[in-house]
Amino acid sequence: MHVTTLCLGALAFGDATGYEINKMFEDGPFSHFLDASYGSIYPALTRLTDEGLVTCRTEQQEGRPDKKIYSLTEKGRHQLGDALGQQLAPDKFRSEFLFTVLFAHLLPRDRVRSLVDQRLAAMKEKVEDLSQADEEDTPGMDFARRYGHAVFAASIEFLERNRHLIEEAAIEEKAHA
Amino acid sequence: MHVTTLCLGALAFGDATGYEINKMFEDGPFSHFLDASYGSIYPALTRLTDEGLVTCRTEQQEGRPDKKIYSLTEKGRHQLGDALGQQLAPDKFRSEFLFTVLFAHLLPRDRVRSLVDQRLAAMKEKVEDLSQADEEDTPGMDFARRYGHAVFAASIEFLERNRHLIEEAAIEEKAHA
DNA sequence: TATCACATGTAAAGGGTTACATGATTGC
DNA sequence: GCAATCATGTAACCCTTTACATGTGATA
Repeated sequence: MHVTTLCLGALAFGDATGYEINKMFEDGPFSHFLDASYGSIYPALTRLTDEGLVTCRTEQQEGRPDKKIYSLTEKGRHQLGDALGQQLAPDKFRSEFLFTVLFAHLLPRDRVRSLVDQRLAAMKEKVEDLSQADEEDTPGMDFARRYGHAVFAASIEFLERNRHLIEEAAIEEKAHA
Repeated sequence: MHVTTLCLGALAFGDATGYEINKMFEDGPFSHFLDASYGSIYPALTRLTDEGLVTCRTEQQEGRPDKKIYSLTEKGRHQLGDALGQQLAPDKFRSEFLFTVLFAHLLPRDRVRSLVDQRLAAMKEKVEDLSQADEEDTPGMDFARRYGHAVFAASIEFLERNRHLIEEAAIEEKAHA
């Protein structure tokens, strides 16, 4: 799935500017399982406009660039429906943490411990984040939020129970030099 | 982290050919949280050789291309250690399934159901995969395997318990024409 | 007989991230 | 005063994926 499709999806929740769509990826409903940034969003919006999948109206502002508010067209809505009906790509997951952990037996114990601590802290923050339900969420958003919560919670539990496995395997000495 | 670093890591488990390294990403210990293919692995190996981080010896074979077996040098081992000591990038996760699920309220119920079924089947296969311990695994590999198992198991449990949330939200009619 | 596993490699094309370019207003 | 928020957009760079190019031996 292309960024353009993701933007179509973003606009299915209501009209928005490129700036606002970017926030959906940074903080909003997409933030835990999708990625996109200005460099891909703005060009995507231009392309979508050219293809008649969205329309754009400009709102003038003082002291800052005019706001360009995008809306889905019928054609755009249809196209999104099509994309959601296609075969979906499997989840992709990339973890430098797990890669590093494979070499626990070659790393100083302090390093391994701090890696786990950092990760636990980050995950607890995410669980916290995903705890707040929002009245305005669609059923799907609510589901995705709970899903994330469940997975991160399981992840935290696993780490706390099993961190000793890699910490014990690590080598007991200070970092090289 | 660059593919070159990943190859260094692969070779830390023992000498290997590009073909074998590729398998580590496809089926092996890296398959669940990293990605790389021939198009990036072979060039990476060439670059590593040029930089003196690995050495290469050629083994002649009949009827197929000569085998090029790569080994880590001291310098390479050191470089890997350095990379593992740096700040790690946070996990990246991309899921078209979750994106699609956000629009459950706009999709036909059959579609949502089949999406969940497919996902459950795929995850059960993964859990199966991650159930077999291997004597030869490093402690880190064992840990990563169990980690994956725990997360996928939690994921399956969540889906089974909560699929009704999105299935009920979906619309009761056949796909658009 | 056909497909899979073995085995290496290149090149074009496609796509995203990062950095750059600009600038006012609001809150700490 | 300084950082963050609001707001849009471009371009170079980096990297990966995909397809191409070749060919044997074993297995089903």
